[in-house]
Amino acid sequence: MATISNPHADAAAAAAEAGTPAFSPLYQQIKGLILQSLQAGEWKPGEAIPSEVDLAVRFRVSQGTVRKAIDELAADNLVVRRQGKGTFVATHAEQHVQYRFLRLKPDSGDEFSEGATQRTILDCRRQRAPADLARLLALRAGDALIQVRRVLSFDDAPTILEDIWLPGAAFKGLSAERLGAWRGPTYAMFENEFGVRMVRAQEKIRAVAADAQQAALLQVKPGSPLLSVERVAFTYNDVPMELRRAFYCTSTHHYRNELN
Amino acid sequence: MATISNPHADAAAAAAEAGTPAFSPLYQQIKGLILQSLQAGEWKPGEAIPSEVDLAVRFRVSQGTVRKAIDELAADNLVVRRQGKGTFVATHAEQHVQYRFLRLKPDSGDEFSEGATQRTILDCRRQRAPADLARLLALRAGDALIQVRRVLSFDDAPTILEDIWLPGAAFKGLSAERLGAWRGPTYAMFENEFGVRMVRAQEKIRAVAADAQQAALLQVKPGSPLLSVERVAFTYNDVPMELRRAFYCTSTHHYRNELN
DNA sequence: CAGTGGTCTAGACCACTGG
DNA sequence: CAGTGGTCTAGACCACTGC
Repeated sequence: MATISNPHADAAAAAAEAGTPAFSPLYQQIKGLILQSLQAGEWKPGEAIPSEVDLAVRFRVSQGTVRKAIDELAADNLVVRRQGKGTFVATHAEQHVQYRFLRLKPDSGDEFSEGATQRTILDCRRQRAPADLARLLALRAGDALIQVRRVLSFDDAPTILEDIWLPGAAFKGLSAERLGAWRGPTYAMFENEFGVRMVRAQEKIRAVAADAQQAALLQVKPGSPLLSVERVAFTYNDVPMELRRAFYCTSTHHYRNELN
Repeated sequence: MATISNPHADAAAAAAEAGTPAFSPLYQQIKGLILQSLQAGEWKPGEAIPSEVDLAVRFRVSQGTVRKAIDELAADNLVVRRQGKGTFVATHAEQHVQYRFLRLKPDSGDEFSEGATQRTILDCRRQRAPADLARLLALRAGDALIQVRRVLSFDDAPTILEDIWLPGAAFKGLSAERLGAWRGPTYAMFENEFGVRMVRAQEKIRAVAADAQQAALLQVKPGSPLLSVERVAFTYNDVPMELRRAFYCTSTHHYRNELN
């Protein structure tokens, strides 16, 4: 347990005063402590965390300070506030935005037609990480990797072809069967079955020409333009835990982005 | 001047009490009032807005309430806080992120080499809005439009070909000469010369094959895959003020996106 | 009705900037 | 040094949820 040092020592908080290195506001320290509990799995995705008053008592600070800490966690999408009910650990399941990281939308109609989306797993194999994948996943070359290849279809039209690489250590026991059996977002399965929660992601997008294999799987002509999307997804502490290389067919869909 | 109604009428704020329609927190009302002043140009981009205490006095509320209002404006990137100095109206100029809405990055090195970016204006003409463009810009078909076509080159390699459409009414007097003479971000020029500040934007992205003309201008083979980026940029109040249709060459650059 | 998050206030003090 | 935004507290009251 870290020592909380109140930078403005009015009524002097908590325990012994250690050397305060730079200057970190109290609410940032509280945020860090709550974050540690989230990582440690003290509260599971979907569960409520303690109320603001409880946390204020636990950390020996005012409710306002806890509030500001939680505000930031909510802004980072790590936690969801619900008035009158409590504050809950964010989850990829039961989120009315079914696919939080998927920016592909149909050209007409803002939403996907319910249930008309279908996943076909083509492959699921174990392998040793080549240098480039190892680097992106912060592993060493040769470490165990799991690769999954699948096609996503919307209204029976194959639209996305993607390869997913996961660190073997954290995803022991993942198989095509278990993946195929799961209903709902893949990231929700990672939470439930492997205790891995994806918190943010980074994508690199380019336009490429379909090679023969990609063309066949997506039922387009070889050489057709495809959107290449490389995504690295991170858990807590900016630890990369997944790499996806996907090819989106954008004849009837588009990638939508909001700029602020 | 709108009437401020304090939903929790402790010491009862300001003027006469009107019919409060739904329920809007005080700080939201304050935010709205500040927003109005921003729109009205009461403070210009880059200038400081009044201090928190001043605004608190002006609106007859506590500093904390003004603070929360400004916090949201800062979160929306409408305003920038600088400790010890003040709060400033956001601007596309003097923003260390030179191109706030441009997500294209070189594959190696996170930043563009300074000054190695070059703009070539190919065309600048007046026209009447066809139906599709009119709809996107919330105009009527036949309204005056200005179209600009240009190529952006990085390190002497033509990389972006884009068409820009602007409502003729708001951009009277825009010409290829004035555009060419301007140093710095185009959006900064819109602020300075036309008083139009772009606040947010929405992009639709797809992969397409280069046609003959695009290929020639970007010095690639016809049929090469290009990233098609359609952007609608908005001023205050979600009023669309610019449409761009751009084609990015992604052989040495990529579109980077952060997902939260 | 009790418990949760949400709003608002008033006041004290800190960190940073500039003259 | 005065003025700005930033932190922290304590307390009152409101809006929403569910028992």
